[in-house]
Amino acid sequence: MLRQILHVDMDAFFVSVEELADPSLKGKAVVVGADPDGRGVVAAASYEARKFGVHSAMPIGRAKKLCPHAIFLRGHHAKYREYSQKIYEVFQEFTPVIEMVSIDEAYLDLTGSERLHGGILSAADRLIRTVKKRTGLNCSVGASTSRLVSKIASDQAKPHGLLYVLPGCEKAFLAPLPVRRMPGIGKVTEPELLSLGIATIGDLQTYGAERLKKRFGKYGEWLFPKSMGKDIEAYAYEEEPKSISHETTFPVDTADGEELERTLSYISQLVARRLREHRMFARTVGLKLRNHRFKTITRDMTLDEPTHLDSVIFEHVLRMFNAAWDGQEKIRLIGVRTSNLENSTVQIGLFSSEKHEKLDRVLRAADRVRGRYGFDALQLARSLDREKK
DNA sequence: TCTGGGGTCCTAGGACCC
DNA sequence: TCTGGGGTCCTAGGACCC
Repeated sequence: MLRQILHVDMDAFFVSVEELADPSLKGKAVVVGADPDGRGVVAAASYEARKFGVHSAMPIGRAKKLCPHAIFLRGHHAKYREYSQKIYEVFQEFTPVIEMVSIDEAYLDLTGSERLHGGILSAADRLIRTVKKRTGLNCSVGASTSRLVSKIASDQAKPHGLLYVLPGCEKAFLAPLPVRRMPGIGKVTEPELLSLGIATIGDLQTYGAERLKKRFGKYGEWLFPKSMGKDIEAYAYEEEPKSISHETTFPVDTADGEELERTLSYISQLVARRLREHRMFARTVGLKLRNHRFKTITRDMTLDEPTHLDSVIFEHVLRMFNAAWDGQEKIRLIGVRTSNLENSTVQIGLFSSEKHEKLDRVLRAADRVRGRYGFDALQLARSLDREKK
């Protein structure tokens, strides 16, 4: 049976939500993102702002130069999540097979729902109208037999459009598009392909599976069927995370050892708490540093015993930090990553010592306090780390 | 222009084991 | 004395996505 896949993508999502709260923003250049005088990036730009070349992920300072008259907003993420939930509820009226890929984007599998919806095209049309009616927001939809083709189609349909690629027409639909439109081809691979004379997805199709594989290995093997519009990627079930991390960029680069250590301690606590929320333990703990020249290094350490304890994570991360940092270099970003995660059910009762078990209870109590009063309501004293040793 | 933060997946070399 | 091949795990770095 042919699959029937919709890809739904909200139009300028963050900006549109802001416009609902303040209709005077409509039709204006609006940029949601970091402080325009700081060192962040653009999260979303209105279509008016895009006319000036502003786009998401662009350094915010550059956006301000390109479009100085734009209205810069920091945004309201809790509100975006609320709207995302509303949209999800609309999707549920169409199919139970929904994969939210991000806050404003989803795949819906309507395979076999012909009788229910009277065809994918009318279902997609009704979906767009329902989302608009319930939330006031516009979305664009791509419809086809594959996730990849639907994704590219929704992109082509923007804004507020619907594009249906007929079964059998996938290859021809993709052929004229530049390779950069293909998800998975980024700013590094694009020039590499261009140097081979591959500019469009059609060029990828004619270049052939063999040569792509020879040149790009496993990636090439993946690329070819994609270029033909034949992706058979299945619905991705909610899975447990494979890593949990947190990182922060300082407002100004710093070589202040105490500040760096304090930040590391704080981030370790955030990460550890999220591990506990997921009821997971990490076997590998990592450090990330980025210096003032934007050079990034990472360090990893695998523990004998998985952990979700603030102190254990901090202790190892600090050790790696002291080995990696010369005490001079100005640091731009610092981060903590945990990976090699294991489910806590495996771990219950496996604490190596009573001390750990006691610490675990203390931390769970701390998490409850934080749940009520916010994370910063409670900072674990560094002395706790020292006592443990 | 001066580059966030949260992720996933892949590669490649070295250690170690059989 | 010099040298296999396969497999797994660990670490570092990088491309890419939203």
